[in-house]
Amino acid sequence: MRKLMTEKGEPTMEPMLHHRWDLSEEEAMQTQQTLGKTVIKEDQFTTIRYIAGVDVAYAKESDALIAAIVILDAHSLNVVESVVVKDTVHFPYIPGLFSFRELPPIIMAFKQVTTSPDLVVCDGQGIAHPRRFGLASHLGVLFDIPTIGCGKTRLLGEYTEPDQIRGAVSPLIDQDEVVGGVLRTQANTKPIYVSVGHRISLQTACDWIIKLSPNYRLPETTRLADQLVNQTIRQPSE
DNA sequence: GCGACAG
DNA sequence: ATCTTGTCGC
Repeated sequence: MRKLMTEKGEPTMEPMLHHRWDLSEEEAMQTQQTLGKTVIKEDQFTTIRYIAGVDVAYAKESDALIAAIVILDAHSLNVVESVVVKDTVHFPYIPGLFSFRELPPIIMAFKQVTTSPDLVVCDGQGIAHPRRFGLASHLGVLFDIPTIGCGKTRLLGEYTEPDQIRGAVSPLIDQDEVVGGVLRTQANTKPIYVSVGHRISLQTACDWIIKLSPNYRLPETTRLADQLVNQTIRQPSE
């Protein structure tokens, strides 16, 4: 007989693929070009029971990066697990090479997670990227897991403003290619930029983001992870 | 050369 | 992303 649930204290999330992180800008770009060829832009999963939300913030006071992962039950959206870790900065922020700065702490945090998510919603772009390999795609390929790129602002691409109603979406285009969707998660609020991370289609990605954003502009995954990261940086001062 | 530029 | 005050829009 086997257990139905993962037992606490038994980490299960490990990258399937590894590569160095102390790279030069040129090497980092080369890595993106190589790994970018392995991104899958179609649905490739069965049941999605748990969804992970990931967010990283820079704590100026300690010059460190704080990464938080929140695991939600895909049906109820209740939090089932959450993890926070602190790490040093290994790479500067360079538009287009964002993942080389934020993935190290994120990978470190995933090693503490005991509930394996079936989908990860990232705070950053997927293939809506110069080399079609943004943070969401990078994370998806390394862990070989479905991921969605969800940015609050645009990295690249042109589009026409989607209608002001919840669910409206317009294609995000770069070099005559649809690289994502500009999605209105809440009526009369700024849209968010959704793109394929790995092993999911743009349509399915948008459907999930809408389901995850019943009351706010940002999906609950991102909102909760962001909240956790901020309460960690802002230690109790009362 | 100039502007743009996920977090 | 972080740091900040006033200001604009619904």
